[in-house]
Amino acid sequence: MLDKRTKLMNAAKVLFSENGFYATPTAKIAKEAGVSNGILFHYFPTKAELIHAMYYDIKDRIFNYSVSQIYKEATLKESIYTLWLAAVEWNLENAEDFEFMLQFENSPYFSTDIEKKHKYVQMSIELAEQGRVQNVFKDINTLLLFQIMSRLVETNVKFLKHNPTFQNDVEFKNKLFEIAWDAIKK
Amino acid sequence: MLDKRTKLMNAAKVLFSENGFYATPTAKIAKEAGVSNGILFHYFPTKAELIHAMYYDIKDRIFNYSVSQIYKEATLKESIYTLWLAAVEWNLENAEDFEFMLQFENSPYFSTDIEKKHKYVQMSIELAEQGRVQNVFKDINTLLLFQIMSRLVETNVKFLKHNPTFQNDVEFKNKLFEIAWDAIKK
DNA sequence: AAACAGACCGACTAATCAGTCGATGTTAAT
DNA sequence: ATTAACATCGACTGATTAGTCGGTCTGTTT
Repeated sequence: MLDKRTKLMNAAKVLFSENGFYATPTAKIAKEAGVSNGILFHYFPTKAELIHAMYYDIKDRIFNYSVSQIYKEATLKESIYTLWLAAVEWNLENAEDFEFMLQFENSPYFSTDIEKKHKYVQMSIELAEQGRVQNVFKDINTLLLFQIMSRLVETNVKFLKHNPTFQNDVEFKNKLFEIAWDAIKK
Repeated sequence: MLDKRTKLMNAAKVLFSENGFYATPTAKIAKEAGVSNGILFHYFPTKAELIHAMYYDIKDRIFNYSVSQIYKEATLKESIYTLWLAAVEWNLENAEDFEFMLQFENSPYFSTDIEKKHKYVQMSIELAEQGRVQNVFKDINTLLLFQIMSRLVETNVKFLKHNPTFQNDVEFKNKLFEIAWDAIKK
C-alpha cells in the first residue's frame, strides 16, 4: 500500500498529462487517488505546491537514473552519450512524466531560477569543465551547449514517440546522438 | 483606429504573455482592449478560438517576415541561415508573441496536426528536397532536421534574452548558427 | 423611410473550483 | 490512561469565470 501523498502524486501525474494542470481540478485528483479532498491540502497546501513537488520528484528520478548509467572509465564523449541515451529512454518509458515536464517548463509556474537549484546544473558544470580542459567543445558558453543538448533530447523523444518503429533501433539512436554531438563538439 | 477584433488580439497577447492564458479571464482581455465583454464572443465564439486565432496570426507573420528575407541567388546554406536569423531576430523583437507560442505549443490546446497545416511545413519540404539533391544534410528524416532547427532557434532566443550583451553581436550569432548547421549538415 | 443586418453593450447566470473547517480516527509518548 | 500530535474525512463556501441574452445603435439596401 502506497502512502496517500504518493497516491496523490501518481493520480496527478496521470490527470495532468491527459488534460494539463489547469483543466484538472484538485477534487478530481483526490478522487482518482481514492482519498479525500481535504487530505490533498494537508500534504500540499496549494495546488501550485503539488505541481512544484511533482517537478522536483521527476527531475530527481531522471537525474538518479541517468547518473547511475555512467561508468567510471568512460571518456567524456561516452559519458555524454550515456547521459543522452538515458534521458531519451527514460522519457520514452515515462511518457506521463515527460508530458508533465514539457507543460510545466513552459508554463508561468516555472522560472529558470527553479531549474538552477538542481544538481543537474552542478553536473553540467563539471562536464563542461572537463570539456574545456580536453578542448572538445565549441568555444561558446558551455551551459548553453548543455541547454541545447537537453532541448535536442526533447525533440528526439517527441520524434520517437511519433515514429515508434525507431524506438528500438540502436543504429538510428546513434544517428540521433551524432546530431547532438556534432552540434556541441568543436 | 484599429478594429475591435485586432484590439482584442493585441490585448490578449499582452495579458497571455504576462500571466498565461489560464490565468487571464476573458473579461480582463475585453477591459484591456477597451471594448465590451460581449463583443469578444461575437468575434471569437470561445476562448479557445481566440487562442487558436492568435496562433495562426503569429505563425503567419513570422513566416511572411522570414520568407521576405530570402534572396533568389542564395545557396541552400545561405537561405537556411537567412531563415534562421530572421526567426531569431523576429522572436527577440516580438517577445510577447514568442512567450505565447512557447506556452501554446506545449499546452493541451496544441496538437501537432495543427502545425502540419501551415505553409511552413511546405517550405521545409522544399528545402529538404534541395538538400537531398545537393547531398548536404545528414541521412535522416529531413523533417526531423527542421524540427531540430526550430527547437534550436527557441533555445537561442531564450539564451539571448537572458544575455542581452550578445543580442547585437553578429559574430556571436554566427557561432550560434554554426551549432545548428553542424547539427544538420552531413 | 422602412426594413434588415451586423456591431456593440454590459448586466447576468450557471457552473466550477481552490481551499477551509470542524469533527473523528489513529498512533505514540509520558 | 491521558494527552498530544498528526492523519483523515467530506460537506461547505466565497470567489471566479466562460459564455448568454435582450436590447440599442449604426450603416446599407430596397
